[in-house]
Amino acid sequence: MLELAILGLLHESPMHGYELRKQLATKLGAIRAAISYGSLYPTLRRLQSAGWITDAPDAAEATPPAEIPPLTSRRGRVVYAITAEGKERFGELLAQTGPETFDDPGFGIHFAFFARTDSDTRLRILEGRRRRIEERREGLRDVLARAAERLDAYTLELQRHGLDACEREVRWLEELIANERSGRPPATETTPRPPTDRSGRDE
Amino acid sequence: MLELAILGLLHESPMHGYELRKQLATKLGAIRAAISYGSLYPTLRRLQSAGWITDAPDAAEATPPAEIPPLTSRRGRVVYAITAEGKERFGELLAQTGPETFDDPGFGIHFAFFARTDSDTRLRILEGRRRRIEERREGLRDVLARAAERLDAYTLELQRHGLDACEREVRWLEELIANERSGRPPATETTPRPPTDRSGRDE
DNA sequence: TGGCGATGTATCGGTCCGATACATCGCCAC
DNA sequence: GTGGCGATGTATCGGACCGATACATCGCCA
Repeated sequence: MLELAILGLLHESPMHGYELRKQLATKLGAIRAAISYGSLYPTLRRLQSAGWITDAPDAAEATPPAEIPPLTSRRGRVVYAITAEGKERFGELLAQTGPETFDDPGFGIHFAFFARTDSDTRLRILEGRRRRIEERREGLRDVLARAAERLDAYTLELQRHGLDACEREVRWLEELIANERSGRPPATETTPRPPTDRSGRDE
Repeated sequence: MLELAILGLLHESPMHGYELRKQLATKLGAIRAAISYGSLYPTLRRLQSAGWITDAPDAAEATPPAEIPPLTSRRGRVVYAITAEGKERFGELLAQTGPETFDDPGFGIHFAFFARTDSDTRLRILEGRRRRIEERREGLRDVLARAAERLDAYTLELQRHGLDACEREVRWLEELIANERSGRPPATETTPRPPTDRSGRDE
């Protein structure tokens, strides 16, 4: 999942780790708090050794005045950039509709990159997610209807709140699906900018 | 977190692993799908070696007809039961208000055992959670107000949905907190059974 | 009798997190 | 002018939890 998110952000522009984390935090703020460095750096290394991204010292460090020796073993920033293979890989991941696409973090991350996803895949993911949430909803309804007397008031309250959240999300997904089928982009009351060409196509 | 959940369930009655997982699924259905065996069994072993629970073969297997030798190396069910030390440990965990208590799984699990938590701790946890969610809410509002033009329509939609969920949860928490302060148990329109004594007190 | 779904225990590799460490940079108060 | 402090920046380590997988038993029904 992190892999998809990182490739997606680097697809827009090269970045170093810290910046990547900040961008991730604003882009995925609704999903997860902030990605941990304990996940970020190992993943970056993995992507790098797989050839999806390149790992290069910052340009500012690449052209030093040469006179000045590294006084304190300066560890410059490392700027990561996506490669052509990385863009291909990103495309694959985007199109993927595995079961993990529907669990919470997976769905959120995919959704965050819907602008780069084709319409069919968007629809498949939205419907898969809806199905998932509906199953969860039914499970909660069952518990509330059948096992209510065996649970304490707080546990029941938790179930009710969860059920409410499920119902709300299903409604949200319904809207999105209907919107998607009608071919319109999602309702954006802020800055209804015209569809700006096809920038961002692979290669 | 799993530790708390397991001790909490075993506090009610002894159980074997499979049953534990099912109970967990209904009790925590609103929080997480179902606990994985890859987490459950290692945790059980950890709790066992720490002395919080005992690990004994099922009674049904303990009195076999003796004539019948184990034809196929029968691996009987293992019934786990909480120990006195385990109940103490459970009490400690319940009272704990660390930062992990406020992230999503942590909060949910604590909440699920609120019936065994004292009123002060309940209030502290609810208020901590509210603060957390309020911060998240402010973050999302900031992004929507300040960085909206840099994000695509889908990402914005995700933020909006997240913001909505935050606002809703804050309202829910407000209600629970108000309820808690007034000394009343949570509103239970189903089976308003009278408060049944103090069963479940430590020892 | 043969298969199939539920019950049941268990491991393995992998992803991600939280805590921690360490270094630089710019700025402001003293 | 200097000393601290918060933001920037890279990195590792142990641990929690998950998903896939394997294997065995049991009851039931075709």
